Amino acid sequence: MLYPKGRHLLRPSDYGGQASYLRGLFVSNARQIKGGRRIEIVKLSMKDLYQLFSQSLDGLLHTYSINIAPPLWEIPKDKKYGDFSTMIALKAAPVLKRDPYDIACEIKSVLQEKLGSYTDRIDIVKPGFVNIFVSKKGLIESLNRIIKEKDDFFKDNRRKKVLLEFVSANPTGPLSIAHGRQAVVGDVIARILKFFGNDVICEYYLNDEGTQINLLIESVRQRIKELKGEDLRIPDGGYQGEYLKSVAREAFDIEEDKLRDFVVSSMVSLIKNELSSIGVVFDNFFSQKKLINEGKVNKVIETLSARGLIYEKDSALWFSSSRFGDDKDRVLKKKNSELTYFASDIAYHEDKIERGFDEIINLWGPDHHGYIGRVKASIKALGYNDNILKVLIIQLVTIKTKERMSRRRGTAILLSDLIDEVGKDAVRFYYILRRNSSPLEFDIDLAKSASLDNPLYYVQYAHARIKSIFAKAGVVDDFNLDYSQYLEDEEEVSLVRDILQFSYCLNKIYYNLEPVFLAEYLKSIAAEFHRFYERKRILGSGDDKMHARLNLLEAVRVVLRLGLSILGISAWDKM
RNA sequence: GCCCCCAUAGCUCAGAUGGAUAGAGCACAGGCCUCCUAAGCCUGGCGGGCCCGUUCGAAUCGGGCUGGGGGCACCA
Repeated sequence: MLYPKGRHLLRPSDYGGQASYLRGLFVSNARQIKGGRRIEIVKLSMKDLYQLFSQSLDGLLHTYSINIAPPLWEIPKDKKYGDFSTMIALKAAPVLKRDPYDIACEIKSVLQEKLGSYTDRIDIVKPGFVNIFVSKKGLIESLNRIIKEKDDFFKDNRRKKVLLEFVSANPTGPLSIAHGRQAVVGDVIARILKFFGNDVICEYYLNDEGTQINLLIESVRQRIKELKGEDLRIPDGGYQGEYLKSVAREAFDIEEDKLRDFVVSSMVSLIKNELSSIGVVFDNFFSQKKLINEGKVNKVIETLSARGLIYEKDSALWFSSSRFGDDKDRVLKKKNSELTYFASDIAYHEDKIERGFDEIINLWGPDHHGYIGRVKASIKALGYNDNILKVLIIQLVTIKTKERMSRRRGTAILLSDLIDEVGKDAVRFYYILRRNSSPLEFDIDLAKSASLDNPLYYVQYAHARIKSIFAKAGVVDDFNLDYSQYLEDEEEVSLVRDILQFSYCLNKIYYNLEPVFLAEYLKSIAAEFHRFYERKRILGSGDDKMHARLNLLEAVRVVLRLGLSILGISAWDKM
């Protein structure tokens, strides 16, 4: 059934693909992956258009690939293409073997009838574009709802249970700048998922067992010996970092059998502190050691064995992962009878699934790229659908700076250095300035500069300017919602369009899990506001006009503040 | 050798499932404060590595080439 009953006409689950639903003003898009067809509806206004398409174009939606897209992000100045534009006729034409122009005419007449006073006019252009011009009434209705409902206007109640695992760096020392990126991206994704009414658990997988930890402990032991005046002999591949000196001092009197736990927990609290200094907090630290001690790893090997998927070769235990799409089989238990990291990862993912999540999302570094196949293979081998797991690869981070930090030769730049250098907000903002899949070059000088080049300040400045106008106008939060003088100028209408696009933007992030879009959006709405500010006076523009414009700015402010808060960045009242 | 990613303006990057005139910022040149924060605004652009193909229509899809990056462990 393509159109389920109830308030929402389209939901993601109805398509087996991605779909989005925006309440209130506009937009939904849906993709039907099956059969290689996709359906997308991006719609304006008041749910009606939705209904409209689902009813009158039901046959088309079922049968053909349809694409109705708003050119909102590229509205030409002359508004030639309207507020929304649909290519449904173009898409349907080849399949129907009919002239797209004729189809467009039919669509137009249906739209006109159904949308009534919400549109000014509907144009048909060239091959078969249908362009819709929203009326002032339609825009004002939405604007007033935003002012009244604020954040709630954009919220949704999607009710999925999601497990988000990210960072998961070995607890052997301070976090790197790459971990920082994962932390911020993961945190922003968590915030957006929560904003849309999902139940999100942020989890950190703690490798508190194994080779690396052994090396860490040995390194600390050596530091303790150093304190006792003995020779320092850090083992091969051990940890040289100075931070272990202070750990060693604290661990000086700890008994040998408690040393391990002490060191690990002090590393974990080091990491927690670093994370919280950029506003990232995890709900859960999942211990690998505990997983092993509870026998879950051995149990999962037995399960696989019972399915005939385990065999012995060269005195090691192998998992036939290649039967489930992996490139080759993998070792679970080494010759020396140690379990591999992969073995516990299988158990970990089984545990995640058994905890009953609808979706499991992992953020991994690019070095784990080849790892996706085998983990998915193990999920399939255990009899689950591997679609439950989504893996996002977050690319590496490099540092660009003129000199300042390059003085610290010999030591890598750490997340904590970055935070010290540019501050929490700038770190967060700059980390999400690139797509997850693109390597990020962190420009420290730019992030630090309190100047016009800095896009973060540009956005925050817009918010501060609005607040400052309110302060001067003496307005608190008491907006009269009935303003006949709304939207008389081009600049005002243009601003409203940008505001309404926010819904679209949030959904785009939600389905793509790409926080970049939010930064891009905030920059563009800030630009639109600054332009407005320069061209139109607010205070002293006449009583009615002034109040109308204050309302408009309040809507902008709501969006800016909300956008920044989803990024975990403060919105200043003054700058 | 196999696999993945990338190639857009002088520089850093946007361009969501192919669409209607490819956008910003930086840099560079010039302009705008008796007036809500000039941390701002306005004006200035001969740009998709190369070659084929699919399509009414390609930066976007397919094939080939060139040039970068990453991954291919009984490591974690």
